[in-house]
Amino acid sequence: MPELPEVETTVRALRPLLEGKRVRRIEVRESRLRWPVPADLGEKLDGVRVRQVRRRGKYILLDTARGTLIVHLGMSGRFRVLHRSEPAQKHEHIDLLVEGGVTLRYIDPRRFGCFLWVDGDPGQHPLLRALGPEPWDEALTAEYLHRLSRRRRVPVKAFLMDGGVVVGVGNIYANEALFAAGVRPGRAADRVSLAEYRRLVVAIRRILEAAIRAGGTTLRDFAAGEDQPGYFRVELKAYGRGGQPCQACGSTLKETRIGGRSTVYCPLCQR
DNA sequence: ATGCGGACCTGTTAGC
DNA sequence: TGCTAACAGGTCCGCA
Repeated sequence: MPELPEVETTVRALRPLLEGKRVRRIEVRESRLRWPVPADLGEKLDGVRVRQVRRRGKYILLDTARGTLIVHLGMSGRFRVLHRSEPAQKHEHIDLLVEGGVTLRYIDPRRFGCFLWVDGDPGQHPLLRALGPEPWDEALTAEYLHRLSRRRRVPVKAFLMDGGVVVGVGNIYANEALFAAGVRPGRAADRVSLAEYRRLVVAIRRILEAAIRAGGTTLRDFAAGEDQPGYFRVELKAYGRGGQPCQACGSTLKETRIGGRSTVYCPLCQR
């Protein structure tokens, strides 16, 4: 479910509920996530004050004086906000009870997400250490992508989805950015020109920003405790439109598979 | 070093 | 209608 815009929206929703507040308790009903939820997480979290909620790539970080809680939503993870006690349903694996009475309930049917703890600098955690720049980091430039892609023959789509190159570009938005930039997803990364990478950087930022803006409108529902809407209401021009006409030129969009992921492109607009 | 395919899970949908 | 297979938005890991 979550690409970067949904993670960002989640972080923005969690921020006012958590920052400056103490965690009263954590209840783990199912510890078998992608990695086991540490058995001593309660000792780390109970009574500690959350200093800051932030995002690094698609990881959600809760900084405290004792260390940092690292949360990933995986493919199907999300939070619900409870204002009163409520019996946990299927897949509602973890509750974070916050001072003041709010409970953040973590739901993850596929259990690809994670709840991990790191003492000290979270940036040195193995999951975070090798991550590339954020999409809006000034370090993400066409020159950077062009330099990094030399001698890399992976499809440019796989290159853009590599978290060590740039974080936050998931399958949907990789498809969309390549469409917007007019670059065919299957081309080797090292055959993509500087000018094309320039268009890709612009497209990635523009598309992610639009999706976050669209997600922002759902913040109200989220904070009210409703289930977070499954998908952002941005108009997707490529992803999920295989076989349909290209909105720019009318050609039939092609659907293929790159790195095992569903890939859609326009054979005319994307070269 | 790079690149590929498998792995982790369950729910939903397409196809027979 | 019911069964089965394929597929789904992430990303780590092991192996060639």
